[in-house]
Amino acid sequence: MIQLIRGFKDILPGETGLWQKIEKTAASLFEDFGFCEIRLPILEHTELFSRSIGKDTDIVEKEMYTFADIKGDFVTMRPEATASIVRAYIQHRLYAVDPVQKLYTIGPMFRRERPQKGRYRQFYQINAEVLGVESPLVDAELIFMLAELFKRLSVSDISVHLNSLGCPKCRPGFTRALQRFLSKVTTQLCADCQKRKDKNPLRVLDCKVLACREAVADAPAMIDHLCGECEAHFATVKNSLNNLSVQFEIDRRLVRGLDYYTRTTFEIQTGSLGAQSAVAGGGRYDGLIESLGGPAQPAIGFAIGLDRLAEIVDANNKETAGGIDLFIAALGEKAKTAALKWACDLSRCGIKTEANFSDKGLKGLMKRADRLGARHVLIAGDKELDEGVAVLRNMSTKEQVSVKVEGIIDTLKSKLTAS
RNA sequence: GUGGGUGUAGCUCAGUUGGCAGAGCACCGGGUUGUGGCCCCGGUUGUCGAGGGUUCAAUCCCCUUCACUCACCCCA
Repeated sequence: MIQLIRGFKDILPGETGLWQKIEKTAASLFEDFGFCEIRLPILEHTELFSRSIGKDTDIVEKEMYTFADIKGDFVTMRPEATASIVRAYIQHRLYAVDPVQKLYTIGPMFRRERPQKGRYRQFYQINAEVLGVESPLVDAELIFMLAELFKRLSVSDISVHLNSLGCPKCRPGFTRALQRFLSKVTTQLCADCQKRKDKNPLRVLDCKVLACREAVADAPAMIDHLCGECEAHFATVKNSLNNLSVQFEIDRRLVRGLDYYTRTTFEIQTGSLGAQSAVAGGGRYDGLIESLGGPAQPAIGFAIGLDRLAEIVDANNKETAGGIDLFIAALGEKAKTAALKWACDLSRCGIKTEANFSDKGLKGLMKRADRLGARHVLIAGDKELDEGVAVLRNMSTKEQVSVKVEGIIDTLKSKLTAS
């Protein structure tokens, strides 16, 4: 049997309702905050990601689905959405109409990691980005909107973690100070961190190996080395969040795995997903647009892990709707022909109708109606049709009434929408 | 990429110190000749994840492999 590819998954009929609910909730909330949807391709030139995410990151180094297409051009299935959004902003000169663009997008991303709980090779993200606004007030607004989404989905078991990563002015100085510190404790670090120390020292702060955590317990933190402007920016973010009553905690160790982030960085974490605690993450990337050849415009955004969100929303609310309005139990060939017409007419009018086209007996049909959660069953046998009627049964009260075939659609419409 | 756990019916799982493969649920049929759920009775379903080895005999032991899963790692 041909099975699906490792790390990929089907979202089955029983789950799609939940996904639709989350997507609709997010889309309508974001639109209320002034965001517009943008839809982007899944395949991009490989260079877009190596230049934006960073050549030395794990994503670019070993997780991308990259291949040469038939003409030999290197293309990559997007591992994240921000790079494409920025590319579209630049390519279509969206900034020329209005430098401020608030965009959101929902779709699949691809990373070739080892699958695990809450981690798939094709996974889904909801992204929201504000391009062209430098003010820290927009940072607060974005985080507020994100927190509000979780509230609307009745997810309460989460916390907002906040940090600032500085800017090109203050980060180099901090990086040097950090490297000086790390070279003093090198021997205590794990093998990975010994490499990171030179390549990407900030990442050492995020290491979960106990020995490393102890070794860097007294390491300098970026937020203590912010320049005046970054310091002021971060202070305003914190104050604004307080004014908006958004609970958050400062996480001096929080860093991002993508190189383009600057200043405000945040993550929504949950305890209910095992090791994959991040349900959403994001931050500022003030230099990215310019470095990809666009105007010098700042930006901030976040991504929500839709698969992970679906798991916690599922755990939080169990209610299941469903059921149909009418099941037509047709017995005999003439009845089935009539049932087809009725079912189409009623479905077209928004009445959830399912007709029977099989040769089952009435008992079997009643069972099926019950399983489908039908609120009414229309019993139509050739016997009834010869008399010009059909029998409408209310499945919860067991009441049965005779309905004339003539004008049956209107009769059913009024009976079924009334009750 | 590394390590642990698990693969037996559609689902959840028993099981055999190596000897015809099991239960519950689900499904189908009957009790009720044309009326669902509850109840009673009966029935169907398996390459025992795949490949190889040991053996008279392997679902069980050994090797390999694949998948799932959890963790490392990374991130959403």
